[in-house]
Amino acid sequence: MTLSQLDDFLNRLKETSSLTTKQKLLAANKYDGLLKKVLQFVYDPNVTTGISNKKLDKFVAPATISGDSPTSTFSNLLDYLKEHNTGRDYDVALCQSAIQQAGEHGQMVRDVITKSLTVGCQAKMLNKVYGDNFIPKWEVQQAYPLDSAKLKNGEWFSLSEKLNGIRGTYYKGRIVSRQGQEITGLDHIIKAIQEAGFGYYVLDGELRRRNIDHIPDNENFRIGTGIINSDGDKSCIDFTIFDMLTILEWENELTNTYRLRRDRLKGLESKLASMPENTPIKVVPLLYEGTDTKMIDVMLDKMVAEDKEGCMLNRDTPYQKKRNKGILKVKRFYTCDLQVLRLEEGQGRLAGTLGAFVVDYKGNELSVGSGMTDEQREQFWASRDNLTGRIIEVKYKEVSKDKKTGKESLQFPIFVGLREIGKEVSYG
DNA sequence: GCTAAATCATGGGGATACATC
DNA sequence: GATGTATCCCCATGGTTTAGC
Repeated sequence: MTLSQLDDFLNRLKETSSLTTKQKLLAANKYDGLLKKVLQFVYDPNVTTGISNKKLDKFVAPATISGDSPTSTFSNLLDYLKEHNTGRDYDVALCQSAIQQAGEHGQMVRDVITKSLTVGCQAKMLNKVYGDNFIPKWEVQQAYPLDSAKLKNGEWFSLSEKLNGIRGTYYKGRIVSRQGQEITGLDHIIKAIQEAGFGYYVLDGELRRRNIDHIPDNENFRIGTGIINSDGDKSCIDFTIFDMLTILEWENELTNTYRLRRDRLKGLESKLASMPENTPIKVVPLLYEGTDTKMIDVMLDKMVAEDKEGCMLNRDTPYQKKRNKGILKVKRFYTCDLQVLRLEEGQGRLAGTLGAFVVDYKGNELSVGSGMTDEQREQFWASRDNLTGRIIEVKYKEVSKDKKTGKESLQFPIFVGLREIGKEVSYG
């Protein structure tokens, strides 16, 4: 495809609402090299450029692209950016030059470079067309909120603590994040798993900072996340395991139901009991198992009282590598009434409507951009001048604190509704 | 024909790494 | 050394299409 044909094709894809039709369009152009390269560039999370929209708007010394330069064509530029991905001014200049040279197709070139192309496709659909390994996908079991599922009468379930950390899955000697990135620097954990004799299993669990100084759970989470994402010493990180599969089960997605896997975890637990006290791996303890749904609230209260995030509820189902209702999360949310400072416009699909409310939280600014319907976003944006100063109800998980400024804010703020005029600010 | 599941796109706080000022 | 951007982790929610009963 030429640049112009590519632009046309991507627009056609975008305008097609049916997912199956999109798939057909892609399949019909499966062997086009440029299209394939562009899709891979945009959708493979392992491709990073260090350049996003803000940087592309930055004024830098212009670069000239000569005929024999490694960035003389769009295709070459993409290859170049995959390697030179730290976002230096010179590379920004190369991109700016390429956008300019693309003329009317400049916007598309820009969307590709910044990986913000939205044509209604994602990795799943692309892999259906190009094969499973086209966009590397790493999938693990994820939970739905409790209220999105109905437990059957008399159904068995179990409850355990919802661990507040970073998801990690031990697989063939490596620990992998939910996004499929290897988390390095955890050799002490890997060594412990292998010494315990469980290195041939897939172990799914949560990485957390060992809370030796007994700081609040959310602070321990914040500090622990920082350590895990850094290049520094991670010996203070523990791994608490909540599920266990054989490699064969993992790869074929054919597992026993939870109760049988739980028995297997007991085997690991008793093995760990014979290991040194400071072993960095643990098995998540069971809080309850049975059929009494009243225990869900009881255990949630207990967890909240103990400054824990909540509970996980396991039903007796096979492990599925996707969000599914065999596992449910039980968390407590709170609400408060906050004053609107201003409204911000949305992006992409939400351009020309409300993107987020900026509200005051104890002298700090906080954005609330989720929970509104599209219709509300339109109405609120149209009457934005009348909304500054009004009070909105905001749902949140908990109060958070910024490490640098020490200012308080809210974790997972969600819009609930507009309060009547005259309503007072209240922090709940 | 209806409901649930799948899929996609928007939005949040807070951390570190890197390049530049 | 300070600052800003990009990218990593944690997410929640709403809108649309498709699959399944």
